[in-house]
Amino acid sequence: MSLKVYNSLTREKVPFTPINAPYVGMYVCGPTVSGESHLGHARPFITFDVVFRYLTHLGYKVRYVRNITDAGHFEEEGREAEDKISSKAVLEKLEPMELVQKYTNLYHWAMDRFNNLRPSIEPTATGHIVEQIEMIKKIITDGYAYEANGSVYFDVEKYNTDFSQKGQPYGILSGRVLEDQIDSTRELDNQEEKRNKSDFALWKKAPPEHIMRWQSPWGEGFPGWHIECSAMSTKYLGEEFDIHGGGMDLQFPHHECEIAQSTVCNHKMPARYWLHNNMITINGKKMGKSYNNVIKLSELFTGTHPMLTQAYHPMTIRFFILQSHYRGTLDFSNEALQASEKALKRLWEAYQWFSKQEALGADVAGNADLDNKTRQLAEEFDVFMNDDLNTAKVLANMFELSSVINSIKDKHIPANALGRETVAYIQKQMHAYLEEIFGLQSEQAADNGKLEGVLQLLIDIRKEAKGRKDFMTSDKIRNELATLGIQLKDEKDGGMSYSIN
RNA sequence: GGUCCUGUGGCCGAGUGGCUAGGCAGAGCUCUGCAAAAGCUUCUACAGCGGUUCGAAUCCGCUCGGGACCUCCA
Repeated sequence: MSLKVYNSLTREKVPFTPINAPYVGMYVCGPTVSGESHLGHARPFITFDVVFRYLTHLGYKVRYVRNITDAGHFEEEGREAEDKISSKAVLEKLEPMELVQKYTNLYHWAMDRFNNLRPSIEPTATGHIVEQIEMIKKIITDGYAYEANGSVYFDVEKYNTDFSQKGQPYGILSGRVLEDQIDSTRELDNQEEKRNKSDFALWKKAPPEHIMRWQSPWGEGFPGWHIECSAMSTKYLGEEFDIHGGGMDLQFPHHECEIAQSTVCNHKMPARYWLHNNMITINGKKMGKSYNNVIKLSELFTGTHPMLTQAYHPMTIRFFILQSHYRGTLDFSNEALQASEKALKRLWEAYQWFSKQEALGADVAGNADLDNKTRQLAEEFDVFMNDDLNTAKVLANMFELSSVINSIKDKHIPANALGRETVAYIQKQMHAYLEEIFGLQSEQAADNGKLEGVLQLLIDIRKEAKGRKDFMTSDKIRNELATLGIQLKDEKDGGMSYSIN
């Protein structure tokens, strides 16, 4: 049984075989730090965090590279081609690097709250100007790029002609045919500099007002839209690496251009497996800047958005994303998040109780059918994950296990129904998947232990009051705590537990 | 216009041709001093029309609807 992934390049599910096992190189397109991250951005970072964690779980030694685009890819709207970062810096009267730092910090903060592991390397575009210039020089030397007016463009036409013969036409990833693209009627800035409309910039001459600029053989300017990923992936993962990930909307043109650039320089396709996550939608429409329908992560965490009726914990959002398969669209709504919040709470409480049970299970399972069934549910975690990372199905199985766990807890199912080995196995699997692979964690992780002590004291007092049938006191404790957002629950066996909203 | 994806019950979402996905919400019951939680039971489905097949949500065709990319975009 081995991992299969859907490779966008071949459009089929294929077994994952690293070039040089046990080492795996994975590159994922990171954020442009010219603004705050929104929910849509969270999807790829959580998706590939789980990929990273799962590969690690399988025993691979993964180098996970995720870049930070801080060099300001320009917008070509209207007549002015501007550096997004520099233009905004003027508005906010900040140094460009100050702005970049601010949004990088915010991004890191959000990633930490999501419990995303830090990548092995997180290179910045501004830190790799030299590498990008070297790569551009190489592409020019090989005849696949030309200088025009201080800018450098990639000759897509020539590339397509030459590499089509090698079975690698331009558009191989996104299934586009270059000839069909030429009709594009869009007016682009400096279009006349290009030999063909489909050519893309490797280096852009910086206009005088442009703040972020670097010296190059072609004058002062800044790198083009796609070259940073080619330069940095080559530098840290080599000419050919295992996995390249990112959102589906990057497939064209970004990843297509990366392939062209890298293939010219390194004479081989950069990545073997291309994984693309689908979009998060709102009312069926993609969440994105262009649609003006974004919900920023800070708004989600605080509930300060007109669409939201409450704040949502980062783990709720993580869970929400994992409840769907990464290649399908995921429709967002306040209602859907509320459902996820409740579901996660239920699952987590069952998990936490179950993982503390050390004496559970009999030498011989009292209920062989149930024992088999539950063991199978836990075994299937691996099967589902190996089938193109189907986190949704794993979670579905976990809910089925939760029913059994809760029944044992409430003594609707006898404690000896399952065998000791089965219990231990399910405990192990649930721990591995929930915490290590899915990266979920207790929402009360920040609790320093004092609260625990205080609550235990209140619980003891309440128990005593109940023993005296002093329900005035016992209800007061429960009700007052409830108004503070702490919920007490009486257990079957006279015990009490609490949960914090 | 070109390329591609998609249409599952009130909502979100899995679904490899034959087996109840799952979650949330709704209804009933059990438990409880009362709650809450939990458990059990239960109601809502596969856009429409044809076709292939012993059998289709799943394959094929058409119709209708939705979406993505083609331009910065996760």
